[in-house]
Amino acid sequence: MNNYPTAIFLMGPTASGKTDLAIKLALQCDCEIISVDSALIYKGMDIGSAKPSNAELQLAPHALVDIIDPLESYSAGDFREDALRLMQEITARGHIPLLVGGTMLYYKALVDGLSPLPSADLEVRAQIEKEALEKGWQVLHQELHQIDPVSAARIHVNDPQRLARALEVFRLSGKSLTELTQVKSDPIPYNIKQFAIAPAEKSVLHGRIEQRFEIMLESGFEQEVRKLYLRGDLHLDLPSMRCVGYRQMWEYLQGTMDYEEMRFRGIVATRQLAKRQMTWLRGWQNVTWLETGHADNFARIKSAL
RNA sequence: GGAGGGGUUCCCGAGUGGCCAAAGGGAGCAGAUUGUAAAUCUGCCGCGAAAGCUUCGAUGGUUCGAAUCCGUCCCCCUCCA
Repeated sequence: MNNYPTAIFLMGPTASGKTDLAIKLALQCDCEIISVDSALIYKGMDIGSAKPSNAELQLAPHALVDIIDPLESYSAGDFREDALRLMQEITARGHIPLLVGGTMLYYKALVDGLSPLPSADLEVRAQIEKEALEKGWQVLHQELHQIDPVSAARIHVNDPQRLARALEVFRLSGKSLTELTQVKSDPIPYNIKQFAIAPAEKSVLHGRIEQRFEIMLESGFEQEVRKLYLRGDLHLDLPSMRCVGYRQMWEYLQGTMDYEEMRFRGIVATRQLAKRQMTWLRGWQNVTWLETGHADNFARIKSAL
């Protein structure tokens, strides 16, 4: 045990019922919610991201929701900084931070910290992209092998995102990713109680995902994305427009696929997201599992406070 | 009734005598994950631990050898009537 203040994590795959439980906790305990979700950060992306309703947000405020425009981007590093600051503020008020969401990298960054790496640099990225186009990623992978054989061995040639990042880090700092990641940050100064929620049966989660996507479609999801589409300054390379559902709806609006295919692909992409979230969670340390829909979930979290 | 086209592993779809358990894609399953992470990527993917076994609408042939050639039958589509 330690003397750190308590913080609650409520993790789980998409459509597992995190939000409902969190709101109940916020209303009945001295908890304040911090969203841990890379899609809820965007303004104007409400239906497709399954953002809590305005009424819910009014009732139980969520920090880190609606904080940036879809044209902007956010990062795990930004999250860590924001979350630590907010947690500090909450505990100063005598309340308990309740972190809720499904973006597992954000939790990891928060708990384990991030090494002091340079942040993303659009110019360097553009340059690397350009070189990739000219020479091919294969050549860039070889370049990485020269400067950082350890990372090159770990990063697959077909993984442009990580490959570009490793090169970017080197070009910005003059040091390899391997060297820089030797430096770890301090452990999180909280006594964290981690919960994960999901249905016991995968088929149940899949059913919930499909049903929720249908409801989104009935609730004006197409209009929501059309509005973003018509702005004219957004595009599919933006992290915001790559969000599950938004990407598929965008492609439908572009005429790349028909309505039925958009529906199918949207549901599939959501299932695949849930799967990746479950992969994180399976290997997660110190988690208490809750089952979606169980009556005692609330009591179990409350007893940890 | 006549003339064509087609039925391939969960789906789409290549494959026209051996190199085919059968390209490729999708789905699915497992995994990775340090400033894009609702992202990006990897592996597996008929059954079997393996030897091997069972597949390409059905059935009967031809052949050393058939998803591929021939006969018959069933089903689907287009066209003529």
